[in-house]
Amino acid sequence: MERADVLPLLGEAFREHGFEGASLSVITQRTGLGRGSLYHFFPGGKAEMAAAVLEDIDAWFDHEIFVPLRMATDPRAAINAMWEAVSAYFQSGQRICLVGAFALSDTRDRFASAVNAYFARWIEALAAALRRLGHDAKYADAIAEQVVAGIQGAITLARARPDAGLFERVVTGLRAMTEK
Amino acid sequence: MERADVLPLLGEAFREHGFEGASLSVITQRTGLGRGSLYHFFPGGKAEMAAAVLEDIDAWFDHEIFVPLRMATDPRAAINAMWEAVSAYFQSGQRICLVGAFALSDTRDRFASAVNAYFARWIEALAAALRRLGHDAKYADAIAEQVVAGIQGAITLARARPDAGLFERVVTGLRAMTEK
DNA sequence: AATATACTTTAACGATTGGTACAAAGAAAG
DNA sequence: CTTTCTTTGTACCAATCGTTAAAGTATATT
Repeated sequence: MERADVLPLLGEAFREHGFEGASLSVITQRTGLGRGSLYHFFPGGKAEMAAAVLEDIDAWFDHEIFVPLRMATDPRAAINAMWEAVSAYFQSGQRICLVGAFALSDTRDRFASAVNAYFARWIEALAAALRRLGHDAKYADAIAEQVVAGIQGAITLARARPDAGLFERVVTGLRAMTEK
Repeated sequence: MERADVLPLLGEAFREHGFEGASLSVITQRTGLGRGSLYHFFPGGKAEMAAAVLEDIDAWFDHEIFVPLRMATDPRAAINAMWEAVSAYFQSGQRICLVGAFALSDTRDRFASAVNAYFARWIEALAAALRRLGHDAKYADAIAEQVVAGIQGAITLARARPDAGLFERVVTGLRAMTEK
């Protein structure tokens, strides 16, 4: 088991229990690794584990969503791909956004720059795609912010209410804003 | 110091540290009450404190926002009042929504019905006002869901990014959806 | 076969957790 | 002043927290 293989498991542990709630007992159980192994891979303890997970998530979004939004020759296709990825990644609201959850918790300060960078890059990448779709810069910025916020809200609401269709309904509404 | 006076202080403690993170040390310090007093008022411990806070929040929203939305003779005025209240209550995104934060954490299951009821009533009340504004029922339901989700997302994003104007920008966009 | 390095196991550390017991103190009523 | 009930301060509990250290087992290199 390599360090990189542990990150997704760590991610799920933090998603389920939060940073404080994910005790070493939970983490060892969830990853199958003993305390010794964990501290071998992450000498900095829980803080380093969470930082590594955030980095891993960031890299995934960058590669799968942000770069395509900024670079793709077809911005419309990139935006469609984003919506597919969002539904798949967050499992229609069943799976929370760890970065968003950290933003709401008091762990926010500890990972402030990573949390900010994640959302900043998402909004900027989406705005770039919207501009290339023909929207003027000001409108593109506003819509991008609105949409990224809306996704976070959809996750919150989907977790709050036992309504299987809620997430996709809200996302569909947001998606309409990114079409032209 | 009466039990009712402690609830807002408890609320802030939970907002700042979350349910798990708000240790009794934090709570005693934040409320100025010793363990003895706290367990006198809330024999059920932290769980009862959090439940009481949720009930308190729910009552406030019901009285200040939900009932006006459902009952007011002038739905437009009630909706405007809602937006004023939202900005003031969440302090332009500086103050998080405890119910939303609980929804994202693993404490969700513990307070599932309270969390669900809060959002269900908000959406339903807003939809009722929108219907009385002349929107058809289906559209009103969709917009209400979209808007309540958007508010939660705006809070998340505002906490994630050091941008003082972000919350109000997103809220202004949402507000436009509730006008006709 | 000998050595170095990577990883795991296990046990323990001091600190802090949520919760309890109980007596002292305060307030209200007679 | 006495009695009764409510509110608080303090000491204490077992359990768990994140972290560390030591000893052990693999695996690879020479």
